[in-house]
Amino acid sequence: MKTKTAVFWFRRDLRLTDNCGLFHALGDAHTVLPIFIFDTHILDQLPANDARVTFIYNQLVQIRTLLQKKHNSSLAVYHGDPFEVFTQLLDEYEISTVYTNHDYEPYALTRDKQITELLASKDITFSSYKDQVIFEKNEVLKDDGKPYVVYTPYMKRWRSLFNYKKHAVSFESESMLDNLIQDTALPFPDLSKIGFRRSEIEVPSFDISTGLIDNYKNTRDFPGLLKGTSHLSPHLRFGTISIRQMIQKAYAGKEDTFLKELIWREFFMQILWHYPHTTTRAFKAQYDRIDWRNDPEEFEKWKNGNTGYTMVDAGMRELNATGLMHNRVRMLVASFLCKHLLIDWRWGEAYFAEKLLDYEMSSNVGNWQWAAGSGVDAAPYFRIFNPITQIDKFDKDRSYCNQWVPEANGAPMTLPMVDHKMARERCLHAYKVALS
DNA sequence: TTTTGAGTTGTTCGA
DNA sequence: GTCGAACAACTCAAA
Repeated sequence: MKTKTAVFWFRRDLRLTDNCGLFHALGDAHTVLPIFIFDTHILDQLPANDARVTFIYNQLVQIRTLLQKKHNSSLAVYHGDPFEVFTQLLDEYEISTVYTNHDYEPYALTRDKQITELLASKDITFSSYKDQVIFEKNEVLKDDGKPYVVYTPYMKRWRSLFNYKKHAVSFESESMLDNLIQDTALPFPDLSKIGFRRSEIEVPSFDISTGLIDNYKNTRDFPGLLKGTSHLSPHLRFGTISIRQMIQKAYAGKEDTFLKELIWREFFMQILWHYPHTTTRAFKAQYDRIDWRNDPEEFEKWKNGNTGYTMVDAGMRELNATGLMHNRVRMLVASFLCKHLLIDWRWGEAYFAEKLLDYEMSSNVGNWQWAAGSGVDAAPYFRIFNPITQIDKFDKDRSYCNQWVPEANGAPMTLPMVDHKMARERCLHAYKVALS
């Protein structure tokens, strides 16, 4: 006889505490089967040593170990097309309801629609919850009901709507985990079975101590500082921490710069929701008229950190070595690619998507369009970062440059691939032509 | 409908 | 070295 159970589907919410969908599943159902699916539609696009797959895998191992030790349960992990996995699950179990948390990216929306229809054909409900943001989709709108496309008024409205008690509520599920299915031997393929091997790149742990938040405004712009930023982004990406708890901490701080960064994340998420075409097209349509040079050899130099501009190269080498790049330097390398080299922001966006541990479609697309000048609330086209003076402003002691480009010996340039003044004027011209 | 104020992160030039 | 203006008007949000 089939086992009767509800299902909780982990996706980008890889934690057992303060997990909204999991909390509801455990509260509603007597038996819950927790599952994760390594989705071949996503995995087949990735290299065999992708650091994000390694991170997810490690996190799943941790969750399984805890469930086995403390709750006489486990985690079922599958590898395949989610539609086929669910078809198989429907054979094996008598499923009452499938619980999960919302995922707003275009592919996820299509996938979830398919699964919803499959389940509906068996009279099974797909119950999805808001978990990865405080405000989603249409929750922060202008008085006329339309979405904000300028950050500052969005942020003000966000803050006016935020209710500490209501939105920073904790979904306490730990004590309810005994409602998980009593089976310690659920399927759990090893990494090689799903076609991957361990990456040497690891996700760093995060720090949002009071000191970090209180000093964030003064420390966040200096990539050479060991503890100037939080390293929160990969954890927010995969849900290994809860946004509600992070917002609580941000509100407890003396200074709101950190909170504002978390609001930027939600700003770009609602932009992607309302304007999904911006993944491939400029938000400001006239910017798609720019005659990009798109030189493949120059693109290679940029990717490999061989532009001859020390800070640009430091950033790209940091990305290639660690899967992360300091935010200040992300702006610089993005400006350099789009403006100095006149290479399409989509190329840069794609490379970041391949490399970044914290890759988030909404933030990546939003910030690349910001750098290119084509996005919502973007940098004006004539704002072209100077890759030399950025060092004097933000890496005066050269600690960052020296770490990644030691052969420069602190010099702002080695063998620059392009002359700054010439590139700047070339860019201004190309943008003026496109926008006239 | 009209008006008004404001808009993430910079650079260059000339006094 | 320091400072203000120019860069380019334009769009958005709110009253």
